Amino acid sequence: MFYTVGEMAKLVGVAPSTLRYYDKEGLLPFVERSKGGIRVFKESDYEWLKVIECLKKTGMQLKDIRTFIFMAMEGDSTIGKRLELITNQRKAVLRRIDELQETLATLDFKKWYYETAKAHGTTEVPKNMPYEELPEEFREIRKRLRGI
Amino acid sequence: MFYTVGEMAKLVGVAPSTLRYYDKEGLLPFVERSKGGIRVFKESDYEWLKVIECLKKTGMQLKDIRTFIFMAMEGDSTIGKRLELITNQRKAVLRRIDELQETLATLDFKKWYYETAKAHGTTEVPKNMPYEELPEEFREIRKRLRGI
DNA sequence: TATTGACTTAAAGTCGGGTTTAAGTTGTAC
DNA sequence: GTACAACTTAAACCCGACTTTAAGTCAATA
Repeated sequence: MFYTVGEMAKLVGVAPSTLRYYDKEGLLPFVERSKGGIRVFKESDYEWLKVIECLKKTGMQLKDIRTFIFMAMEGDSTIGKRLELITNQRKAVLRRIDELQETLATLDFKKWYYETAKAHGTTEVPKNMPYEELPEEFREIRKRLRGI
Repeated sequence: MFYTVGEMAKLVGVAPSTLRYYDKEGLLPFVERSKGGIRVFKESDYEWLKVIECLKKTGMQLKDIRTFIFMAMEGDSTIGKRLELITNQRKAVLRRIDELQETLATLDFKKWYYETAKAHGTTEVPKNMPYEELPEEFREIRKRLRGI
């Protein structure tokens, strides 16, 4: 079965202009053309687009996804490099999750801060609450955030 | 103690141009000027910049940070709105962490996939590995990823 | 007072990831 | 054979978050 750019865009849930843009950026070297120059997407191209979607979700940049696609098209000789790329991306995602966990702790504190402020009608209450009265989970974080 | 834009930039670890940009975008309504028009940062402004840094880490956009700053400067009457903003941002961070956990699972699978491919010299081995031989933690994910 | 380094502004440039526009072409249906 | 929707391209535009540039000003030191 074959698809036009508009049909395939619907299948993968992006705008046709996005697929044309990816093509222009060299991310779709596998897409063929009709005699008239119109893009003809095959079933297997859908799988490639899923690969792109997956790598994009990891936060990978288009130029790196392009590199990955070219390596994958080259075959087994590039397995080592592909593994390296995936490993690096995995590390980047782990780091990002860590950062966000830190950030979440800060937001939890701020949420408590404003809930307490709201209950008392003033930020003075959470701001000046003595260390002993402060919920335990916020004692450390308030030190870090002093004045914030 | 007072600081110029360059000094304060060093203190908070950003480029002076960044602070000027934030000022232009209205994020620094608290910064005063000398008679000659030069920005004069106070100690307390450092705390505001730390607030901005913190909110930025949560992924909040500059225009929303600006809104937050203005509300915070207005005083206790805006506590409810600030709580709402923080709560929404907290939810956004939770969603983002969830997405990244999903993504991490995919990358773990791909890592195993290429490690196995590397060990055998071909992607055919992990690609066609029978369900029974597949490590348990990857059985579900391979179904979702079939062909990827 | 003159120099010098750091400041000022507006405007333009950069980057990533697209979207929109304009002018023209393809392919299908009648 | 003509109409029409959907395709083609290059180029321009958009967004957020800056950075860079250019031309000019301030303020501390010699």
